Amino acid sequence: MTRTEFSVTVDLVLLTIRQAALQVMLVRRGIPPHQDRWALPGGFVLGDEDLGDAAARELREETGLDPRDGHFEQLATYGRPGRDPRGRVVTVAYLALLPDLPTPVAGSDAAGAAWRPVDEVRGELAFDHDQILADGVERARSKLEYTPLATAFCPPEFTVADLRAVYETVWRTRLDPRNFHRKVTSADGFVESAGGTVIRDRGRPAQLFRRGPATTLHPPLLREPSRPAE
Amino acid sequence: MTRTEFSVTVDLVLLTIRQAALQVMLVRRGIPPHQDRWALPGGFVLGDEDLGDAAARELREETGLDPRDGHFEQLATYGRPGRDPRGRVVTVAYLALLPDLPTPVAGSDAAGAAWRPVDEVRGELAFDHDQILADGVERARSKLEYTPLATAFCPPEFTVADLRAVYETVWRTRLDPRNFHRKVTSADGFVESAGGTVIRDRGRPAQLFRRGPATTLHPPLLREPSRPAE
DNA sequence: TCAAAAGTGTTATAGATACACCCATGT
DNA sequence: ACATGGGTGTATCTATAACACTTTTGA
Repeated sequence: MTRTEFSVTVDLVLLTIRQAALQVMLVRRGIPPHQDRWALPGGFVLGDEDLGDAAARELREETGLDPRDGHFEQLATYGRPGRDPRGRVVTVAYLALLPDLPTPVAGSDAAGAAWRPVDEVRGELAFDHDQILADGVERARSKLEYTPLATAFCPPEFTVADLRAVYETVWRTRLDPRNFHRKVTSADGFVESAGGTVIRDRGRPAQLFRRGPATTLHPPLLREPSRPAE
Repeated sequence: MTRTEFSVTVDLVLLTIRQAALQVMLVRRGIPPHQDRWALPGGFVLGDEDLGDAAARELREETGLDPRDGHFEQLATYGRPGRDPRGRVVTVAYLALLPDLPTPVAGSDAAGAAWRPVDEVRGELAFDHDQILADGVERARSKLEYTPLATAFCPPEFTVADLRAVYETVWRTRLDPRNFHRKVTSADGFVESAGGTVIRDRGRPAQLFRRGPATTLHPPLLREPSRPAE
């Protein structure tokens, strides 16, 4: 029985919404392989570390954030021979959905870290990171349908319009503000009132909400609406 | 930067429905660690093998089946330090949903391979395989809601009642045969007529169907029904 | 006063639920 | 004849889509 030795890394798909666009955190690689190309942040798993702990450590190093500031889950694992020229490297990708940070990227050890719109980096990434990013974006898109994770993109207190902007940005659609409002506020445990109101630009003040205790949405919010009969 | 060396394995959660129960393929371990305990089938990833290829190879070795005979997908990756006493072993788990094989397990190299009801093996498995199995079962349960994968548990031609039995077994519920029939036959691309009919036990002959081209179900079939007002 | 965003009300339609009822077979 | 499972029809209810309309602010 052949027991090949592998290196194991974690790579992070960190998604946020900035400037009305879905953006991903990338780092510019300072060393070969793929020197000077953009890549997902990541690193080797240490000797006594669980995979999720290694990913959480990388998240902290890159952004100063804790996994529980947003949403954090394992995405998938990639191990094609040849995906890394240094040898046999398997990477476990994690997906995080994060609020747009008011604080600058504090403890980042990667000077070249930057948020980039996901639509602008397609095809540009090192290793197989284009595929990993695409998988992460698709996971995020579909999770918005069945879970209240859209709130992970929002700060602790947010308006219904903020939440709608998340859906519209991630799904690249327009949603009816009036029906969306009703749906969100009536779905059990999706959001709960935070009490205050806020005026964003013009118009009537909007109520503030916090994320509710629900972990799944019943009924779901579907991307492809049940269209009228053809 | 510490670059710990890992071994990488694939483990398979092979699910099928036999004797009206959701069953999982297990092997009795012939060697330490965990000698004589039941475990998920699996093995080491070879030097020039992709992860999915390694899992497909194990599937073939255990059951003689090809991944496309049912449904096959990556489940999750487990790498807790200490999960394997032999050292640092990361395992990439794959989930397969398979029809009940009329053929005996042909080329199996594990003499102790057997189908076991998932409800009877909880807490009995080696390594962290109880967790992996639980994750696989939950993935299967939720995928039945939004995808037509229930057909993966069925032979190439099946009746609506066969398909309903899949849902009832996996979800541990009863579904109304009449409403289920309508739903399945009207959902676009879920099943298509295979032309023939078959008499199972008593009663009117049932039409035969094949799996249709759909990859997602719109609208979904939900486990938790929208209940009447309380 | 007006534009703009927040939020409510209303109607029409699709989907789900419950269940009465008919169909086609074996015994 | 009748038991059994297959399958259709239909009333009731819930959820969604579309959109008219009111509320509350800034300019």
